[in-house]
Amino acid sequence: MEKKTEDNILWAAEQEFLSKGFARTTTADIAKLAGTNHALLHYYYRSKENLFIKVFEKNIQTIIPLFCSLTDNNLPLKERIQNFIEVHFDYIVQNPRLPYFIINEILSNANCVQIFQKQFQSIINEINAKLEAELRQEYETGHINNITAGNLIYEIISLNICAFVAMPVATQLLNISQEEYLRFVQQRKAENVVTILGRLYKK
Amino acid sequence: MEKKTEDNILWAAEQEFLSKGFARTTTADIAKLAGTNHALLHYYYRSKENLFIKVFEKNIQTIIPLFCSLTDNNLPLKERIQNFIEVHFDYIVQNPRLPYFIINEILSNANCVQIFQKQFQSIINEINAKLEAELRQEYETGHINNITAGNLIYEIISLNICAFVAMPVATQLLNISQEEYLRFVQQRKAENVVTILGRLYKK
DNA sequence: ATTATCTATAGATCTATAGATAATGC
DNA sequence: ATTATCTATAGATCTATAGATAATGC
Repeated sequence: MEKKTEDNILWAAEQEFLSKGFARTTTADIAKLAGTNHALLHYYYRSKENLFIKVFEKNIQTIIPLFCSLTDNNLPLKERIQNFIEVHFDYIVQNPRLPYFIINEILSNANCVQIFQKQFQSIINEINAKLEAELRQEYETGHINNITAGNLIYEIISLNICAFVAMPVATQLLNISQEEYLRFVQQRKAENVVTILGRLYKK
Repeated sequence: MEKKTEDNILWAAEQEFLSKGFARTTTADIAKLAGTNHALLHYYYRSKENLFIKVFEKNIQTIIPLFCSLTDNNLPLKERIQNFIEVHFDYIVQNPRLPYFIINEILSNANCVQIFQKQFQSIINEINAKLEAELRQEYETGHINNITAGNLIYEIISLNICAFVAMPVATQLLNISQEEYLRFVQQRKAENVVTILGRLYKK
């Protein structure tokens, strides 16, 4: 019922893995943060890898609904894209370590690749096909500039996530304060909308 | 004179650190790839950390000249920006692991932050100030849309590096072949120019 | 009876060095 | 003499488990 210790371990594992990645996290760190005995981690989750996979799967799943809104939504194309940029951006603001975490682990763990594929492949293909058809039609009727769905999604994600993947770098490099950084992040959202819509729509 | 073993170790360390990062690379791996005895790594470089710092510094230094071309160059603004996007892009094509490597290590090693700062801080501040003044003037004379130097540089770097940081992810996810991926990368260069110049210049 | 927790430690892995030996430079 | 290379191993760190003990559920 309570599952207090078990949950604490999972929570602590999430904190540690998300901030340091699999390789640099130790099971002792996790147990310490969970305020529990080291042996209990293995008692409940068998192995470090197993515990990690649980954390990875949980975090991957939360992203899917975001992408669905790109096609499953009654708004007109322009508003729908703007909405996606903003919702995706806000999600990353709430989960700033997630993009780096996913990239990092997919690059270093074959299991993560498979999990990612299994959960994403069909949904991404579907969204891509739908959006591709829509973009082509809008282009042929002269409403937007020519762009593929892949490139459009790519540009949105790039502009949105880089603030959180590379920005800790820039922040430390340029001695930017926490307040300045938050101000920068907030105006990036509007900037990204301007840049992407500017790419799509003739002025 | 020859320094063959010593150089081999440094070369191997660069391969290993760039592809796996500090934490997931072992000194035994490096020695094996260098085709030398494990003990020689410590004989020549004292410690793993020391060897890593050498690799990091070397790779950091090569980036600086790229950024200088953004202001130290006789081309008009538009061509200069286009040139920077293309040169920066090509550089990453030649060194695809570098962006991830730098981000990864800066996020996990305080020494790397300091090295980065020491080498970049003054030059970045100078370039930023110069470009900021130029952009402001161009905006006031009605030649470009309003944008800060920081945002402009940020958007160029984001669009350019994401193809190489996050794309291995997308490649594996979407089952894209090597050829398709290279084709995608090549057209991204022109795409990024279109997107950035579209952001700057009214049509 | 079953589940949860603890202590203690095995066993694997990794960095680093001591100390012996071989190769090279003057 | 100095530099380069090797073997062997110390010592640190980490994952994982065995086995004892305490807490809980029926």
